[in-house]
Amino acid sequence: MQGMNAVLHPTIALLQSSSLTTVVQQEIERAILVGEYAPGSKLIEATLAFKLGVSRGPVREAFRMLEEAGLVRVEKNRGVFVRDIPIDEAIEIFDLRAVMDELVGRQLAVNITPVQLKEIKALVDSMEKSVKAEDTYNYHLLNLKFHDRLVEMAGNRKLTEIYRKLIKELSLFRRLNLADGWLMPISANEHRQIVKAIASGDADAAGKAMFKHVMESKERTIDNDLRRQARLTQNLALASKQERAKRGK
Amino acid sequence: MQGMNAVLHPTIALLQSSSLTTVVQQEIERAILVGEYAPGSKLIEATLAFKLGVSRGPVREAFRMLEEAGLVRVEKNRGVFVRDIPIDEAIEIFDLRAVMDELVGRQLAVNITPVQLKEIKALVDSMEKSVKAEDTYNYHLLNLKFHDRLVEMAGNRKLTEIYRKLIKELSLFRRLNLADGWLMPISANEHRQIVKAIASGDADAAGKAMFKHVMESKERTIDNDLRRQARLTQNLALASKQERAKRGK
DNA sequence: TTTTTGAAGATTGTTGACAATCTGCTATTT
DNA sequence: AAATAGCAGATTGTCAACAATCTTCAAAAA
Repeated sequence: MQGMNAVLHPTIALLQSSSLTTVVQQEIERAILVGEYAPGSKLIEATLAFKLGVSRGPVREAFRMLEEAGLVRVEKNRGVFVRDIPIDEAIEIFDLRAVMDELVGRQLAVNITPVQLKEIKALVDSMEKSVKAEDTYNYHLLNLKFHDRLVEMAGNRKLTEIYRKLIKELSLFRRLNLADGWLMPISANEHRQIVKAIASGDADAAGKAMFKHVMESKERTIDNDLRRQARLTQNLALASKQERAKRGK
Repeated sequence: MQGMNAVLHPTIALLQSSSLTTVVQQEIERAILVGEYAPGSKLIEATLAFKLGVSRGPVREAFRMLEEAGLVRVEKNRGVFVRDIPIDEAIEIFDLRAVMDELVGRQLAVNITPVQLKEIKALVDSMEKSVKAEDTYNYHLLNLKFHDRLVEMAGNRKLTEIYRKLIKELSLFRRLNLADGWLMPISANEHRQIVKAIASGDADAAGKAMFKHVMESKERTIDNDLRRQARLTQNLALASKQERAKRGK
């Protein structure tokens, strides 16, 4: 047996690594991220346990993991709720992401391989196709993929881990604009600039391009939120006006 | 009762916020961070539960939180272990911290208040006293405090949260040099430079001073680790030589 | 009408029990 | 002697029951 290294059967590896808790955690996380449970909504232990066919123990453990991951909020004796990221926090995340992505750009300008460069160029190509097809959803997915791959390629695992955590939290900022139609071309163009700067090997330029891109997404997100807020208060004013009319009729 | 805002008795507030799980989590975290449980050592559910006077449930939940926080590693069916941060990961953390602290420096150069400035100047003064007194332990504590306060003052809660997480993980890199005597004056001087740059209101300078300081701590840590490694292999060689001599006697 | 009180039901917090798995040791085999 | 098998004890994984707390809603009081 000396020096032997087992090649595990995938099913066995799966069984060895995943306890009920981790499976439950992944499933709830997935459901939260795709929006099956909206921000603010309550997650009931017993219900989830029943749905997943397990007891409450693993569900509670999964809740603790999700709490630490920033996806749910736990109130003692009152329950756990899908977290709702306020605009302030979204802004903070963007500012943090900006400096992280700046680092990514600097690293890649120096270290990226030809194969990797080809891959991200292909992603940008696909995004431009989505722009032409006005397929905002696909553009959104490709955009996530593009940034995730860049961060991963930078080769700092801690950075990747935290970047992903931030992206997950950001997806709970529901007023997030999943690519407003007319902004897609701008965002897509910024991506081209980023790739160009990385390919040129200029660390400063690549870092700045990344930083600027994130800060401009931030501005777009804030603008979008303000518009949404305005619409909301307008609707509210309208509703109360109708209410008054009804009473006074 | 309208518009009334309760002023809670501290004990009541405590009981409302802290479940057994959170208390257990905090206690284990404390013990890990002060080194009561060394990196690599195993944490046994039943033992901890008994020590803390609770059942295994809360301990398991606390483990899940600590896992997500990066302080322990969980192996299914085998147990949970205090995490041991390898040098590669420590380096990654330093690189990440560097850009985060750069952001902190830039923000503070623009936003710091006179009162805050006074506070961090006082911290630097205390550190210089510790240098003169050759009190490395106190210097270490003040150093942690100094950086933590700076990050907190920068006013980005997400940044603060992640910065603290990273610092905790870094403390599990046991080869960390808690201030080698002869390096203290250098580190202390860097702190003076940082405060000066922040006070001057020059964002670029403050950012660069912070970045450089972290990168230089990184270098000091790596050097220290290399020396330690060298000593270790030397001792190992010595031991095996003695072993051979013993056998051949 | 508005506020307060007081159950009944729902939900979370904690525990102890049992099942599944792993670890270390001894006996057995090669 | 070295490798293997198998067993007892230790430890983790999961569950179901009970206790504590909260929520809801209807009845009583102001």
